Amino acid sequence: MSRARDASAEPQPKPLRKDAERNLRRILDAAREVFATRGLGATMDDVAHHAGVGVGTVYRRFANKEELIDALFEDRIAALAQLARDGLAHDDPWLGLVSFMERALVAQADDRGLKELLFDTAHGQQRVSHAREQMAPVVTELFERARAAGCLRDDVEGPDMPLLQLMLGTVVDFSREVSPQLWRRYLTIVLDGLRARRDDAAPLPVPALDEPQLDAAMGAWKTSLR
Amino acid sequence: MSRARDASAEPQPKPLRKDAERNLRRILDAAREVFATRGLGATMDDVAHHAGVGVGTVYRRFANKEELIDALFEDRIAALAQLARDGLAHDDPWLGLVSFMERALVAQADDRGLKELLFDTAHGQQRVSHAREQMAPVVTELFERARAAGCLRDDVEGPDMPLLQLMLGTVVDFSREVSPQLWRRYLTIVLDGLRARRDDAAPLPVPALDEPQLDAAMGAWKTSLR
DNA sequence: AAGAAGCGGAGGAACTATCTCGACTTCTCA
DNA sequence: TGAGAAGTCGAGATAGTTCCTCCGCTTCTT
Repeated sequence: MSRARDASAEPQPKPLRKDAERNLRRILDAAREVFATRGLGATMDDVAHHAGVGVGTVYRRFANKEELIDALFEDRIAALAQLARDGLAHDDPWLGLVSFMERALVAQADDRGLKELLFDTAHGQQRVSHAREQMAPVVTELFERARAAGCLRDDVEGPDMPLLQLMLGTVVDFSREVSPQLWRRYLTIVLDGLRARRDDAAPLPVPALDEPQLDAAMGAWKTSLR
Repeated sequence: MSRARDASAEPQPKPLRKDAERNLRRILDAAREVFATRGLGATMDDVAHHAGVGVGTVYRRFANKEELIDALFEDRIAALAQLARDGLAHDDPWLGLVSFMERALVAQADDRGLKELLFDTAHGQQRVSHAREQMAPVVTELFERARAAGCLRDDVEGPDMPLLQLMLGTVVDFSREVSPQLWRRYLTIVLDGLRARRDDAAPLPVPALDEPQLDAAMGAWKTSLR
């Protein structure tokens, strides 16, 4: 959205020099990886070092950190809206809802930066809220379909979805280092709570943390905060 | 635990001067309020200013921020363990469990600092983990009782409790400014998910956020992070 | 081989928060 | 009442961050 030349810019004003092209690719790859694993708090120096270039080189392509983040996450955020539409394409309304929630959480689990972008709001609000606007009616429809099929409790609404994702996303972050699939356990519980009714509960899909794991997760959690 | 004279020290080595006594009380009151509303990230200058004293005065009583926090939250944390025991005292095993979870969340809702102390681990780990050790067997017993009564699904375990509190605590924080009781909505969902089985779901106790509230909450959330 | 484009990375600039220090004020007690 | 102990204040020393700039040097293109 400004003077940085995007990797996929249409009306390229000038082709990059060969070495610059290669470095740009390295920077984007490194940034993707660094933001995914360490979150958006990762510094520009981290990204540059990881890419094997100097910070100055990063700033030659991206005027500031925002711009880099924007370039990286534009498509990822759009992909989330697509997940919701995919859910609607499911024949089974309940499974459509479940698969959306699950895949959205997988996306958060795979990419700490994405999770922060969605909920921390310090970065890229407009892109996110744009995606949210797109998603809202689709999510409402997902809920309506499931309710009409008698699967979903009466009073769950579209705006519950962000809160449910936030809750479960917290588990994703908390247990990332110790039991990366733990969120599935709590997703199962929450989904059972969203159902209209049910008989005996199916077994939970992932074991609970044991005490040492809990301690370890508490430790890792702390450091990840700032 | 060091050179600060605690407000409730038994073997008082020397009585405080009248004005110092009054200032100490002001400091403790101010700190309680500031940490409760703004979280542990509040600065010592915030506390001092709120108490109407200089920072130096705060540092005369408490060698550092940790010590002040420790002095403030010792009893609060102990009170949480008591909540769990209270739950066991309930005749109805299910209601005992519910009341513990609910009251622990009320405590988090009333005091941002307490919530951060419990889960952020940057401060006062030993006190917290001490309380956790005390609580663990009681929580396990709460679960066992409820399961034996046929209320609770089979495979929920003691170490699930911290994660459930963390999930719901996130909702507490997120919606604090906009709908302070919203967590009760998601607690209801989670509790229904924890049940062994159920028929039609009871109506949810608090309305979902509407779009403007959601936006407002996202905004407040962001600023509260750093 | 000239000149344009690009590169590196030390360090400037701007925060932010904790904690210190020493000149000044207030209290206590004989 | 007045001497000296205790307490107060808050500017600023200190330390830790991170973003971003700048310019001498290198590499590419033509």
